[in-house]
Parts: sequence; structure tokens; C-alpha cells
Amino acid sequence: MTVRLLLADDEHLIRGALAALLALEDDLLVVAEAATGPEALAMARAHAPDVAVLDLQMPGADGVKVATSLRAELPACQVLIVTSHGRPGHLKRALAAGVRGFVPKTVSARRLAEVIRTVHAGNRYVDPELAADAISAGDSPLTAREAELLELAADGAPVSEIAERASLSQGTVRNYLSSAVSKLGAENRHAAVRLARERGWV
Amino acid sequence: MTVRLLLADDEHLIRGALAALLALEDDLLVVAEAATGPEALAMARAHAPDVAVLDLQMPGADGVKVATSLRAELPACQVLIVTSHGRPGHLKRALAAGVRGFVPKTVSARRLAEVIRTVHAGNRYVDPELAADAISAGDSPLTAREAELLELAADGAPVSEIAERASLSQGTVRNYLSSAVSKLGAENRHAAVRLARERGWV
DNA sequence: CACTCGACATGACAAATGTCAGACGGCCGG
DNA sequence: CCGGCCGTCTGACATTTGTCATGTCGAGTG
Repeated sequence: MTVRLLLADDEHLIRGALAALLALEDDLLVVAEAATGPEALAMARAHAPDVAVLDLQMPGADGVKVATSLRAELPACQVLIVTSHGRPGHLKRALAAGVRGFVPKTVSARRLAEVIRTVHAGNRYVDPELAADAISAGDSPLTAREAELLELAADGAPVSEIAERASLSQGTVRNYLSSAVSKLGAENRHAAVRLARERGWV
Repeated sequence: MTVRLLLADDEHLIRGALAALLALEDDLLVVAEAATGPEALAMARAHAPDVAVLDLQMPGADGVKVATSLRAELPACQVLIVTSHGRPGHLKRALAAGVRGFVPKTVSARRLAEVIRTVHAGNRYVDPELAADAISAGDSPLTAREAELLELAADGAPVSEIAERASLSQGTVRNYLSSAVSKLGAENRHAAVRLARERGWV
């Protein structure tokens, strides 16, 4: 029984290499490849693969978004996410989106093949180290508004601009940011943005 | 005549896949692999490869630093850098360090093999798109001091801390940062840091 | 119902930041 | 050789930002 795969990664080199490597396994068959989020969705619709192996960072729509759409349209297709930089928050969001597997790109090809089989069998697999990170990092302590304003502050915009974009008074914006900063134990909002990004909370 | 290769990339999956793919070419032979900068250097010393294929981002020391050391220790070994995110400044630094080839990971394996042969023959190859980016981005307009202080400001540290670490008065630090900010056309120093990073100037 | 708690919102005040004008020394072209 | 330019450095001033005290609203609880 062969497992039909969709491979999505924006790096041609990696994707091709991965396809070649997985083709060495007798029971795995790559039926489609994609370089962007939307392309991955289109390919999935066209080929209805058993398992979708998605990179977390892709142009267009990230792996988690693609996974969400995929769960809705093709419930039979299991999703496995592969990522370079494992941020704890991403893992949590991915699992919430119905992703069945989550592994870093540091695993060997052999292990990846095993994980693909595990996921195809209907089981879950999360890389132990990433899981430990996610647990130790815990849930985001930020409220919805705090996270939202932190995102608006991400590119270094001044408070006045954030206030305008969020339709709030500057004082309110400062208050939320200040709250987020103290919750994250940061020096200032910019360091807070950095921390929240690292943990995948924004 | 076979080309002996050193492959360095921190992502096990990618590195293995790449090795498998390059092994398909008759004239290419992967003689060593490494996951970190220092490891790459050690492997290069041990195996004296003809061409070193280095990822730009690795733990320990980045591709450019490794390339610099390699040029000094093994002049016969040509260096080719492969990267996910092509920042113009990195390309410039890489070429200054004696790197002979620079390509993004979006190229196909076939093309990579061609580039390896080109580099091995003593010629240079730079991805046309990255080259165009580098040219349009131009040189860094920042003075040494400005770039240095911008780096110290990178993690959101307050001016007082930067001043202490650089042994300067706070006023001076503000002045350099202000200068850098205006040169980059940014809103404030945090946005400036972001821009400088994007262009590979820090 | 009365109470508490947390999210949301605001303005006033103190601290940090950005901007400005200016001083000093090295370097290059006339 | 000397005048102008650039990089380096500094303190004074206005603006922006962070912190605090305070208030409203709705959800959950005794």
C-alpha cells in the first residue's frame, strides 16, 4: 500500500532533493509539488494526496493556514508540517488547526519517512524537542488586544501610527504595549516584539 | 575527473537530501558533511575537498566566516554559498571573502551541479536575481560607527546600555543612531535596524 | 444581588528618545 | 599650506514613550 504525497516548500532545491529522497522508500509516492501556499491548496484539490508535507514558511499563505483550509476541504488528507525554525507558538497553532505531525528540518530523511507513515496511519507525531520547548514556553499570556497591538508595533512604527491604525487613543496603545512588555519581562516594546516572535505568539 | 565536495548545512534533512541528489551526478562526490561552522572547518581540514558548499546561516560561525578561514587555510578549495534568504549585503561580504559562487536555495539541483562545476573550474557564478538586488540596493551608506551602534541597538536595548557597551556618551549614541536612521529613511532606530538587516548591512 | 476579577480604555506625569547646533581632528585637492 | 569636507563626539532642547492612577463594562461566583 503506497502513500500518496503532496510536497510543498518554496525552496526548489530542497523540495526536489526531498522528493528524490522520499522516492527511495518503496511505500511513498510524491504525486504533487508546490512552491507557495495557494499552489499547495490547488495541487491538493487536483491530486487528493493521502499526506501533505508542508513547509511552515511559504510565500502566499503559511503552512498552518494551508492546513486549516485542507482540513476543511479534504478531511481524508493528513497534514505534516516541516520547519526550519521551531517556534513554540507555531506548534500550538498547528495542532489547533488539525495538523497531525510537526518536525524540524534537522531530522534525517529516514525519520521523516517514518513520521509520514505514522501520520498516514492516523496517529500524531510531534518532535520531542519542539514539544518540550512548547511546554516550557507555555501559553501566550497576552490578551487578544495586546497581541494585536504588538503586531502593529512589529515594524517599528511610532505609537501615533499604531493608535490611528487601531482606532485607539495613544494612551490606550501605550497601556496595552506596556502591559505586554511587563508580561513578557522585556525592556521595552521592541524587545517584547522580538520575544513574542521567538515564541511564536504573534 | 570527479569533484570532491564538502557539504555544510545545519538542517540534517536538507543536507542528506542534497547529498543524495548530488550523488546522482557522475562527476560529483560528497566526501564530507557538517552541521555547524566549526565542524565545516574541521571537516575541510581533514578531507581537503575541491569545493565547499556552505549554507549562509549555520550555528557557530556563518558561511562567510567559514569561507574566510577556508581561503586562508586551503587556497585550493573553492567556496560556494547557498542561502535561503538572499540579502544583498551578504553577497557583497561573501565576494569580499573570496567566495566564488552564491546561489539561493530556489535553484534546481541540476543547476546547482552546474554551478559547482563552474566554481571548480575556477570561474565565478552569482545568481542573476541576487546580483540585481545587490546592485540596486547599492553600498551601505553607514559609517563603521553607525553600523556598530545599530548592531548594539538590534535587540531593543535602551540607549543607556548601548552607551555603556560602546563607552560613549548617551548624546553621541543618539546622534549616531539618528544619523543612521535618516540615512536609511526610517521612522526610528528600530525600523532602521530592520531595514539594515533586510539589506544585509549589519 | 453584591462582589470580585480581568479586559478595555483614558489622561497626567516622569523618563527615554530624537533633533539640533557646534567643537575637534584627520584627510584630500587646489 | 590651508580651506573645506567628513567622521567622531558632546550637551541642550523638544518630542515621544513608558508608567501610574483611575474608571467603565461584562462574566463568573458566593
